[in-house]
Amino acid sequence: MELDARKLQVLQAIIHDYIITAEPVGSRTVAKKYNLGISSATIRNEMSDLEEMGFLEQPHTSAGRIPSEKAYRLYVDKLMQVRSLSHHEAEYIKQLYELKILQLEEVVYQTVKVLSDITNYTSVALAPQFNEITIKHIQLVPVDKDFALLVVVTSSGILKDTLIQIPKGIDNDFLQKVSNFLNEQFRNKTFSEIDLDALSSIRQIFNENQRLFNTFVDELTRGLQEGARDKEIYLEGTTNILNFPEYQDIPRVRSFLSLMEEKDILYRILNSVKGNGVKVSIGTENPHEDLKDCSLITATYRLGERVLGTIGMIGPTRMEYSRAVSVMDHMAKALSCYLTKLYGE
Amino acid sequence: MELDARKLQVLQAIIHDYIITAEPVGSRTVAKKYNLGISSATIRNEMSDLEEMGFLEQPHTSAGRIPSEKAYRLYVDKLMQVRSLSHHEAEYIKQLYELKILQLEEVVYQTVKVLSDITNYTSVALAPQFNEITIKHIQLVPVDKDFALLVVVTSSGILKDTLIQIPKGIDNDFLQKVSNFLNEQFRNKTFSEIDLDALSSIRQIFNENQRLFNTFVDELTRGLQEGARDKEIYLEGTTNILNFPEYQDIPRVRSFLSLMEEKDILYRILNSVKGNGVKVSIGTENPHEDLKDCSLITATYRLGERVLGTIGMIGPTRMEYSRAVSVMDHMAKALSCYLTKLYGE
DNA sequence: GTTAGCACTCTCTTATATTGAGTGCTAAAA
DNA sequence: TTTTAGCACTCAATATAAGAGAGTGCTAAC
Repeated sequence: MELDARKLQVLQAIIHDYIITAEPVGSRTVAKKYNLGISSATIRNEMSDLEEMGFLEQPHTSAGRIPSEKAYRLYVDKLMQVRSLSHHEAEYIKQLYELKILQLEEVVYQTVKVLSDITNYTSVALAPQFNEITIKHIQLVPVDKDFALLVVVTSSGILKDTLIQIPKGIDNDFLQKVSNFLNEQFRNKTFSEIDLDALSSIRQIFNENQRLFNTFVDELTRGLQEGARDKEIYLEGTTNILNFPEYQDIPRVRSFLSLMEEKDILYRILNSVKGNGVKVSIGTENPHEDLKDCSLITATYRLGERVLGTIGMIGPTRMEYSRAVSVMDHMAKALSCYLTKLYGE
Repeated sequence: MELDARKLQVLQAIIHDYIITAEPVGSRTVAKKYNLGISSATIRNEMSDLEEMGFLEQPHTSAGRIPSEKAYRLYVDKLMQVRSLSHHEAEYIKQLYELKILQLEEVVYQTVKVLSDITNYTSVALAPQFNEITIKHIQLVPVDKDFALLVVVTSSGILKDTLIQIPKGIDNDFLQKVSNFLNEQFRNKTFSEIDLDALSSIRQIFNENQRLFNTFVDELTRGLQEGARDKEIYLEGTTNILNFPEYQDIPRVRSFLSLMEEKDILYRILNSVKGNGVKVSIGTENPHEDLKDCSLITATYRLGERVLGTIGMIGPTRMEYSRAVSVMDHMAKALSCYLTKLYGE
């Protein structure tokens, strides 16, 4: 059987209607609301064909039809027309980036908030990943006799700092010496290039207090590792899911919200997104079982050419793909642009 | 009418049963399960009295009774016996504080997590408040030609840092001078004692580049203000509320979860808690409308003698007060003890 | 003062129509 | 050959009715 123009029209009408109403769509509804110039009986025949081809499903005999995942896939890839942003949406985003926010992380977090506000979908982002960022400067700043702050300044003005414990008997001059050593070793390297074994050579270089040194080196190691790892997740609008008719029963809500509490899993899901542009992952295309009734729309954000992280939007499979994709596209570009302007190298 | 010993016994039995079953308790149930040596008819009479006195309520004529807020209040203040922790609970808490966590904030966050894990109630905490902490040392650490890190080290090894923008033409020597100035001005003061006007005297002291200075002073001001303000909230186990039979309908769940997303409101609620020991706030005693069916159990945590923040636990008014209060008490003390040992002055 | 007994109340459950949206098939019309 | 009107059939959702069950309140006897 062939998917001719009329079948596509009927399918598009049904998807469109279902996205709006969340109710199975019947042949009469299509005939009345969408003037395709054919009667409900003809539409019924087409619908029957479309079901046979796997684009439509019937909850039960006497109900209308709902689109299958295959239908949504076709819709997203071929059928839907990506709208441009409404005035209100564009204005909202513009306002966000007119604020002068200095913390890079804060910018991303605010982006997630706006995304969720505009779309009413749950929004999420991977915190900026620094693995590929080069280190410009390392400094140990003495805090008191027991603690020092290990400040790592990276290219792009981003910095990571960690509190580390220093053994007794190490003075400020000494910390400065170590700072110099760390700079010599790691300047212009990325976090992932850091050779932690090189740290142990501190022992040889400053061959005093051997014993105390071990814990100090361990602390430095920990500090640098922590600087590299950044699995934070920003999440907003989780309760938005309660607005959708498909989430009106507790077990579903629970499974969704539980997943949103699992930052590790969200991290993995978002981190697996690669490549350019907006990606849409529908229902069971998602890697995680609990997302089988959801769609995930993602895009990466960048600083210059470098991918820093991913932003995403989660809603029911019956989501407004057209609007969601256009907002996501616009947002990811605006964010990248803003970051590059502010922190660009 | 007087609340004699037998009435108290009956009331206690009903509260106890209702906390466990979440079902209205009838006279026969009390007679059978709790051997008070009186018949169901007598219990019925007592229950009728207790209702008249405002301790019990009847959902409808042919249902059993449920405790009123007044009953819970009495129960918490007088009737309940505070249990000691189970072996499992004590062990769990012990393990937490055997970990060596260096970041003070992280300790508090982990505490909230454990609290929610142990009790299965939603747990929440106010991030450590630094307003009353004295400043020990301030340092401007140059980051690159445009940015510097304003590091404020407080008593107790806690530190706050903020990225600030520096005007062109200010070199490292100069930053050092400013650091020295800031130290002279603000050392041994608390954040709330900082006189921001004093900052403007920098202009007179370094009477060069007058124009550039204005933005620099503004940035410093912002940085110090940010150091003082810390309205962060740690929240864990929000989905636990879905386990309770009273939260099986979506509107209730929505109102609860929406409140949990309002960090500002949670901040105000927790911040209004003062004084020593564990506090219990039942139903409409809570300041917020959406908590009218919830109870909030709170305690402050300290560093030495200084109150740093508040931890809290939220559940339905029908909560296991006895267990909740004992866990909260134990937890707040353990946290304070741990913090004082690690950061104590 | 306490308790057995019993009528009464009200929710909750189960069983039984009834309704209505929607389909699939058939036969006639285009 | 394609389209369409017509109609019987299906099935969830809604409404209605009957029954069961839990619990109370009252009365009268202990």
